[in-house]
Amino acid sequence: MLKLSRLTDYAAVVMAQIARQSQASHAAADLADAVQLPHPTVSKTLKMLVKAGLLESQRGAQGGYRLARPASQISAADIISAIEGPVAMTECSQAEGDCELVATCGVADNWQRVSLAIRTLLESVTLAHLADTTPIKLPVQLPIQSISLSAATA
Amino acid sequence: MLKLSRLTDYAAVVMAQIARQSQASHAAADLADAVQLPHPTVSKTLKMLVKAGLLESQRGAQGGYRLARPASQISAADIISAIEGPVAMTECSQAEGDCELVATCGVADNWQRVSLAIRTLLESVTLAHLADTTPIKLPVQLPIQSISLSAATA
DNA sequence: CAATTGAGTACCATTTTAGTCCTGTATAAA
DNA sequence: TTTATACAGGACTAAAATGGTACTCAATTG
Repeated sequence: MLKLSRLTDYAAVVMAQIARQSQASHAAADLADAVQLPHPTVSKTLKMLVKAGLLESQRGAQGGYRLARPASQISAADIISAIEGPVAMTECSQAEGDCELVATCGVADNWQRVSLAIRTLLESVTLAHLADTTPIKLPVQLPIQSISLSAATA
Repeated sequence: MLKLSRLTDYAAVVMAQIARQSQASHAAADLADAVQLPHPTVSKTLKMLVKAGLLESQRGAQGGYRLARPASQISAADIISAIEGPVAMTECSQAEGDCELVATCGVADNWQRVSLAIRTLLESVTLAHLADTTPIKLPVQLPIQSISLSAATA
């Protein structure tokens, strides 16, 4: 399925919610109500987003969460890695690739290229994009041309 | 992590192995030995690939598995969906999107676009690409320009 | 018919994921 | 300074997905 975890999904929804009123401070409970998701889980998600540096939190009365930087400077990749860790399709596409099968694998190299392409794609999608509920369909030129794959049969 | 499951990983490796000698018939046991992975699991993977129509199998002595069509006509997306089901980043990016939160979500539309872009990318990567162990670095023009995202802040 | 090899199914163990709860701490307002 | 608000952090549990195993059946070849 190559699917995002549910928490990541929540994170995106919540981030978008905050982004739509980026001046205000949002309490965890309010956000959970707004997006109709379980309070404790939303709370957990928010903490992860703070730890990743995407949100800033303020304690106490009138406290809450707000974006650490403009929505246009937060990428989908940022949100995903805040919750799930680095975006990598395979074990070995990570930095600390400790896959013992590299020898017999023979696919690692190319998976890494694919992985990189996806990461690039996700980095080019910003929270501002995601938060926009009425998407104007304008083509966005994505910097995918930069990836290279072997041209075995081309 | 947005990671492939281990089985999917196996599938890719095994498919690549078969693709490198696409004339021959490959017994499950031989393949498992070649790629150094647990026999029963490789076997399971192979069955899934057959069911998805990517491999053909022949029973009996001298039987085994072979590609159902040329490696250049099998995409990474094919392999992934054979094991994990349709490539979709979120519940709602699937056909039968039965997410009850569409109303409060407000992100669904744009995730679907991202999802589509990734699917397109994975469809453009063929088994022939993956199987090539000595990748010639040639830029591949991917048809990503076709996706559109909202241009909120552009 | 016997040997080989895939097909199908059921099952179990492990890991991951999601969700809950509790206690602590910072802040603001009264 | 007191009190209510709201985040921080961690421990814990339940549920689900994943990976791996075992066993029996079916087909093909010689």
